[in-house]
Amino acid sequence: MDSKKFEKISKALSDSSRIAILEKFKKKKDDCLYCTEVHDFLDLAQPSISHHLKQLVDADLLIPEKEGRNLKYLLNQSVLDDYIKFLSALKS
Amino acid sequence: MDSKKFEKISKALSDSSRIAILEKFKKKKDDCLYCTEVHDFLDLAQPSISHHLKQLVDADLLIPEKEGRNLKYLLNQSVLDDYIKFLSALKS
DNA sequence: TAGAAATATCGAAACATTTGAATGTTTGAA
DNA sequence: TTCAAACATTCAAATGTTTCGATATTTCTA
Repeated sequence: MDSKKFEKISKALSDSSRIAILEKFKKKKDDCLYCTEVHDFLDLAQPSISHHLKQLVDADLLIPEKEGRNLKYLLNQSVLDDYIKFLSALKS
Repeated sequence: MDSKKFEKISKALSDSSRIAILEKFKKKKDDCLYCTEVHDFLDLAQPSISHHLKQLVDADLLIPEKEGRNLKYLLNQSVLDDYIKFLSALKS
């Protein structure tokens, strides 16, 4: 991961609504989240939620999957790992 | 680390100048960086550099230490570790 | 195929961040 | 004790982000 990518992911992680979305994955047995579910816990208008999910997808933190009219998201574990590796390298 | 703290650190990490500052620590034998050194590799006016360093200190990523007229910074390894722990917890 | 549900896009308002010129403060050196 | 060096603060311009109403698109269902 280069520093430009790291910057983009950091930006995606620097908003409370987007952090709340990512944290939802922890609380779920299955590791997928539906767009509709996000409306249930985020008190934001639909275009705002769409915007935040797009930021996370553009940063490769979420992988979108169409299911008819619905959108399902998977957490991209490997990008998280790469991001953590970049951080660890800062320490050495 | 709570999510508010995580958000603040992510914001501090989401700027190319600040990432460049943090990356400088890697390239140094000793693990401290002087404010003056930052002027040498960042093409920014002095107040901008002061602003970026303040962001990193406010996020607890850097620990400032006065040395006469100069300012020395240490990388806060334990905050980086806590930040990484928060990220790892997202994966589970 | 008409209508409704789920999501995306556009455009504008509100707000936050970045940047640097001007200026202030602190401290070491002459 | 003056002067210069190092850093901080203030303020304003430029730019970027967040938010939502309005509207468009896609797809399911009756």
